Amino acid sequence: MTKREDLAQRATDYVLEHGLIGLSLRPLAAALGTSDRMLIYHFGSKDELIATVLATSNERSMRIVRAMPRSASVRAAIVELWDVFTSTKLEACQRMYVEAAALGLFGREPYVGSVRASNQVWLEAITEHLRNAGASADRAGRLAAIVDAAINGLLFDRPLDTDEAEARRVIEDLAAALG
Amino acid sequence: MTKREDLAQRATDYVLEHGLIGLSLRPLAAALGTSDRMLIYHFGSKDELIATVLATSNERSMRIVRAMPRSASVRAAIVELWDVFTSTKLEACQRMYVEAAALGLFGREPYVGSVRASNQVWLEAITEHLRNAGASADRAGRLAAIVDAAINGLLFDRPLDTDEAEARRVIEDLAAALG
DNA sequence: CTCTCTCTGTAGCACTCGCTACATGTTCCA
DNA sequence: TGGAACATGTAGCGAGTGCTACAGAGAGAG
Repeated sequence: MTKREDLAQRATDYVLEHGLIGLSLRPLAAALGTSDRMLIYHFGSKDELIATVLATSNERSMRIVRAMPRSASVRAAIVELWDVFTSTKLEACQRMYVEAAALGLFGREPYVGSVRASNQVWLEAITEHLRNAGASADRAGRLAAIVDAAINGLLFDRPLDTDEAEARRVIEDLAAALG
Repeated sequence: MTKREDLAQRATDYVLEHGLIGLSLRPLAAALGTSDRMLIYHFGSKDELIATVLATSNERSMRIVRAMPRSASVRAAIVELWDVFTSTKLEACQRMYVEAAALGLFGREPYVGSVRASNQVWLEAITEHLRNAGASADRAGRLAAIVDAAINGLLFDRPLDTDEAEARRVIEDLAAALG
């Protein structure tokens, strides 16, 4: 593993823990046992570093989603997708995705590009999982759009809500209506 | 109208246009024809100014949602909520809400408090609108949670998606499944 | 007229930011 | 053994941050 790849992995860990908005090179570098000087040297600029971190986080997410076992029904698939997205590992990635999307709201790169790429890959992964659960190709695509939106919306407010169980109930309601 | 209220209204306009993340007092003050010095004088601190701006934006949103005419059915109500949320005025408020939520992801005030307050008021407004469209009290609450999540999720990715019509199709699908 | 209270402009503090210039290792190949 | 290429530490630049100290302007009250 090159030095750059190693730094990218560990930088991703750091950002997942400390957040993307307001990320600063010096504290990041200190946590990684190096200097801002070296981060710029290896990545060229802060923006390239961030693009790398976002891509790394997305790869991790996708690996987990693709490793999900098949669900017995569409209804079960939706709830199980929720459970995976709210698992400890994916939750942090989702949180960072929210930050990236917010940073990209006004068109700023590298956020817009990264988020767009993530969107597409996620939607495909969800579609695939629903197809594996028995949905037809057309239906899987339409359902995936709804499920993706609902999960995103719920995850979005999750860190602020007091009642964590309620979100799951909402997803169960949705799964019942769609399944 | 006090000077402070006037500044709050115009500051809200500015933030809605230019974004919340990375907001800086000096450019804001210049656009308002005053100085950072005076903003601190009137609001006490940047955080209090932001809290005021978020509250102002939320009031505007709520005024619009509460002014919606009754919908003929639950199915129509869901689609009409979407149309209002994607109208020009509300879209900017939603965008700012996304930024505030992202800034609050790690517990920072005043974002967490403001977003929590917004959440609650919105959910009530959506519930009310669904009740007015004929849903029973219990059902309206459950539907509102789903609709709120789906709308939030879709709005979230909206600035990045190329196909604007697709989001509406997703909402129509959802409305058909729930209505 | 003077005193007080609200408001505002000027200047600046102490700090952080991404990034760079320059010099110095360190390594590996010819 | 020499030289090129890669790697790293030190110091600092120029710009921007929220916020403050200080002085003064203006108005209303006695």
